[in-house]
Amino acid sequence: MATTRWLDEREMAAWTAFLEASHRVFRVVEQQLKEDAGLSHPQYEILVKLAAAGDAGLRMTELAESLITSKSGLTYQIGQLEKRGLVARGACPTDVRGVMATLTEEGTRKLREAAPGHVTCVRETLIDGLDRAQLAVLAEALGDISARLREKNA
Amino acid sequence: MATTRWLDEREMAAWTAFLEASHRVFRVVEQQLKEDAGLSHPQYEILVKLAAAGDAGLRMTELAESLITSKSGLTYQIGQLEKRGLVARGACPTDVRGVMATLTEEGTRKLREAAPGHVTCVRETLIDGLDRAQLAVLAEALGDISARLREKNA
DNA sequence: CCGCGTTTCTTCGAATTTGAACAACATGCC
DNA sequence: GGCATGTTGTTCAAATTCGAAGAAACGCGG
Repeated sequence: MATTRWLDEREMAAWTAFLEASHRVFRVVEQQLKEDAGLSHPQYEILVKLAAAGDAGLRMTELAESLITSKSGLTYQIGQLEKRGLVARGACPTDVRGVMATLTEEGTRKLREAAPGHVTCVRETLIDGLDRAQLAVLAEALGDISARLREKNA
Repeated sequence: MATTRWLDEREMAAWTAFLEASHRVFRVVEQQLKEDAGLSHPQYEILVKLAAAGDAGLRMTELAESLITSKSGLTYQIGQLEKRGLVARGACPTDVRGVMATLTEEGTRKLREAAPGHVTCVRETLIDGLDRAQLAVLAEALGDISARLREKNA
């Protein structure tokens, strides 16, 4: 293998900033959700995705991919949310093996209850600390990175 | 509480991009390290921090804060790395309670062995997908965010 | 020099995550 | 139709994470 192209100062700064910001932001968000709504961030994200999916809900595999988590991990979390009555499992119309996860009434209520605090936290932690230009670059740059990885592992 | 300031399209795009990119990048990096070096990303980061700290090593608490992880979590990981001979625990000269974690010879070797693959992965996954300007903005914006959170939770 | 509030690290139990193995089913191709 | 191959969701064991609780030691104010 050719000699490694190490990161120069600029690149290293970007990587470590990305690393640290991710860790810190997620930690804060996790904390806020747990305290104010009794939800973990993964659980909150499940509710959001299901809410966006409407009454039909989403198949387990779709949901897992969309959340960038393992299928077994999702099975576990859906189980937890189902126990709490926030999510329901249903049959898939087009595939007997399929499982449709849907938001219950109470799940919808829970999400509505949790959303304001979460959004405020995201604002305070990340969004409001950036100006318009930074926000735009962040969205585009990281959006591209995401899209690339999404396709690569498709 | 006042009405929630929801995220507009631009802000939402930035947040979701940040979310997705973080998840995906970390997943890829984790995978690469595990396969090529038998290390988890947290473990690799420990080795890096200890290497940077030199022969004196670092105290557990310092290391934990620097890694943005819990003290108990660090105790566990240091235990794992110690078992494998990559890290050693030593007494702290200025505080009997203190524990200094240091890199062993073999830990240094392991890090040198793992670094090229890791850096290449970081490049392919994130750095090389960004241009100079994006890199600069990312470093500055996320650096500021990190610094703010670092002080807030000091 | 002593006591009391802090700090340091570890231990413990509970919750979560992952990949591998599995059983049931779908799909394409002959 | 019938088979080979790929998917789907779950279960399982193992690894990891966290916070609370605890034992020991620090250090400051009296």
